[in-house]
Amino acid sequence: MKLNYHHLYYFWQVARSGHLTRTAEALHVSQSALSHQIRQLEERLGQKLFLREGRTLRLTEAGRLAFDYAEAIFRQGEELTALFAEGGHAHREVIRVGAVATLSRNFQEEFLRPLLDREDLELSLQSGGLDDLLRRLSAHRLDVVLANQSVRGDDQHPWRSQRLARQPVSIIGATRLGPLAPFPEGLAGRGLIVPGPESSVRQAFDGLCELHRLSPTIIAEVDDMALMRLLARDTGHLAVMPPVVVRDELRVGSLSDFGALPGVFEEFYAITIRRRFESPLLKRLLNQSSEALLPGRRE
Amino acid sequence: MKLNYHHLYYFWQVARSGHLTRTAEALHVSQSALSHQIRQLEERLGQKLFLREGRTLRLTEAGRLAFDYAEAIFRQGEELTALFAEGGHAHREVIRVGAVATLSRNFQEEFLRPLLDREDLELSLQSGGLDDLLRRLSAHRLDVVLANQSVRGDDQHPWRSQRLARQPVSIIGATRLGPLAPFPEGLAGRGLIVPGPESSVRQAFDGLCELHRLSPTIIAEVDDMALMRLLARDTGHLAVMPPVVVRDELRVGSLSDFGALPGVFEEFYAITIRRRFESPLLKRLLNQSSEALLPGRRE
DNA sequence: TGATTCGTTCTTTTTAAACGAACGATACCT
DNA sequence: AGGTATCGTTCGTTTAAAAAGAACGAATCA
Repeated sequence: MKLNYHHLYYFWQVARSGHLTRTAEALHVSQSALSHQIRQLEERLGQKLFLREGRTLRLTEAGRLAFDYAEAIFRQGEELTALFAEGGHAHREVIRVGAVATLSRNFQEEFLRPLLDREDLELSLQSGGLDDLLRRLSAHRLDVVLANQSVRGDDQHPWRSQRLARQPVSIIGATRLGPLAPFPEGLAGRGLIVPGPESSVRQAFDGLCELHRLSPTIIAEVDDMALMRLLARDTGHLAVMPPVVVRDELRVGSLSDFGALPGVFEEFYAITIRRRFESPLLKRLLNQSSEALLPGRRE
Repeated sequence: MKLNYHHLYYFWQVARSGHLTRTAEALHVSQSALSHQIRQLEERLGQKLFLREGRTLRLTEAGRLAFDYAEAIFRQGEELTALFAEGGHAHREVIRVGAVATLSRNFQEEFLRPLLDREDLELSLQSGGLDDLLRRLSAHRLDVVLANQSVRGDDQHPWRSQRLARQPVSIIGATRLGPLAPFPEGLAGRGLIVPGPESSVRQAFDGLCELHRLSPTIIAEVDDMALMRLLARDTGHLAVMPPVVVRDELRVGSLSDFGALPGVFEEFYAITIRRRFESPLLKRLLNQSSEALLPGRRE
C-alpha cells in the first residue's frame, strides 16, 4: 500500500495547470493515460482529489492537501536533478556545520581549523538558535551542530551528542580593577555578569555560590559569549566565563583572569544524527577534535 | 530527462540500510531488480552513487547528496500517505494563517473572527518573523500571511499582497498625563515611543516631524505592538500607534487618544501565493475582510 | 440545435520492471 | 591456503503496468 510517485507527479502537473488535456499534451501522453493514472492515485489514497464538475476539474480539500505535499516533494526533486545536471563534474565534499549563535567564536574557529585550508572541501557554516539548528539537522540540511549543551535523542530524532571540549570557567575582569582576592572573597561588593539561567555554567556557578553562602550582585545575564566579552572589557564588572573566550585580551593584558571556579565548566558538544554512511571527513574531524580539545588543553 | 522517483526510492532504501540483499528481501523484490534500478538512476543522474568496494557498498559524495534529498522527499511522501490513511474520512477544510509576531492582536482577531465559529473548519495560526513566514508560504505550508508591509513578488516567489486595512495612527498616552495640545504642539518636552525605523508608520511619522521642524525625544523604538501597548500604559511616555491596538484601554479610560497624525497610517496586508485553485473560503475571507476593514472602519 | 470541447471508459499494444540462473569477487572459517 | 558462504552484477526471459486509440457522454457555445 505504498504511494506511487509517478501517479502523484501526474496529479501534480494536472493540478497546477487545471486542465487535463493541455497537461497531457505538455507531458506527451494521451489524456486517457493521465485520467487513468490519476484515478488510480485516488483509489490508492482512498479519496477523490478532483471534483469533476461537467468538463472542468476542481480540487477537493483532500486534493489541495495532496497538492501542497506534491509541490514540496517535486520541488526538491527538481532541485536535486538541477544539482546533478549542472555539476556533471564530481561533487566537492561538503560539510555543513550549524553553530549555536551564542557560542564562543574562538571555539568555533578551533573546531573548523582543520577544514579551512582544504581546497577540495566546501564548508557551509550556519548560525541560529539550537531548536532551529536541530530541525535542520533532522532534515539532513546540516551535518553537525555545535552547541554548549547536549541533547537527548529519541526515536523520532536520533540525535547523538558528543562532548568535544570542557573549558574551565573563571572570574574575568578588566586588569585596571587591580589585584583581586581569589574566589570566593574577591566577589564581595562587585557586580557580576553571568550566563543565562538555562546554561549549565550558570547552574554550576549558582551551586558553587550556595555552597559558599554567597549571593553576588547580578548585573546582567548574557548568553552570547561575544557580547559577554565586550561587556567584560568595557564595563567595570566581573564576568563569569571561560578564559578561552577572551584569549586575545588576556594575552594583551587588557583583561585579567582572577581565578578558575572549581567544578564549573563550559562544555561543548557536537550533535550529529545517526546515519548509516557517515562522512569519513566528519568522522575524522569529530574524533580529532575531541582528542585535541578534551581536558586541559592549553589555549 | 526526468528523475524517476521509483528508482530514487529504491536507492533511498538501499542507502539507509547499506545492504542490497537485505533491502531486496524487505521490499520483496529480487536483488537483481534492485541493482538494475539503482544503476539506471546513476545513469540518469550521470554519476555513481555507490562505490562498489568488493561486496560492500559505500556512498559516494554525490550519493550522500542524493540521499539527503531522497530523505526529505520520501519523508514528505510518508507524511502524506499517513495523513490519508488515518483520516479515511473526508478532510475538514483547513486554513493556515501566518501572522507577523509584532502585529496587533486585535487586528489578527478581527481578521480571524469569521472563521472562529465555524465547526467544519480547522484553523492553524502560526507566528513568526516575516522572512520565516514567507518561506513557509512559498513551501505551501501556509495559506496566507498577515503583515504590516507589502512584499513584491517575483518569478521565484509569486507573492501577492492585498491591503486589508488602513488604520489611522495617533499620539497615545496615559490619561493621567492630563489634556494635551494636538500635534504638533503637544509633543514639546515629551518622551516618545515609536515604531522601529523599518516600519512604514515610522517613516511617515519622521516625514511629518520634518515638515513641522520637530525633533522629538525618542525614548524607545518598539516593533511589537503588544509591547508598545504595555509601555504606553505603564510609563509616562507618549506612543505613536494606531488607536485600535489599545481599543480596550481607550474605552476604559486608562489611555487617551491625543489626536490622529495626518497622513500617517498603519497598513495591514494579506500576502498570498498565486495558485490555480484557491480555497474558496480563503478567497471569500480576503474579500470580505478588505471590504469590512478598509478605510474609516470604526473600532 | 448541432458542433465542439473535455474528461471517462474500454480494449489492445507497448514499455518497463521483475525474475531467476550464472558469474565474479570478497570475506570468512578451519 | 583452500574451501565455502555471501554479496553484488549481468544476462535472457517473463510478467505486470502504463500508454495509446477509439467510442462514449456531458457540458459549453454559437
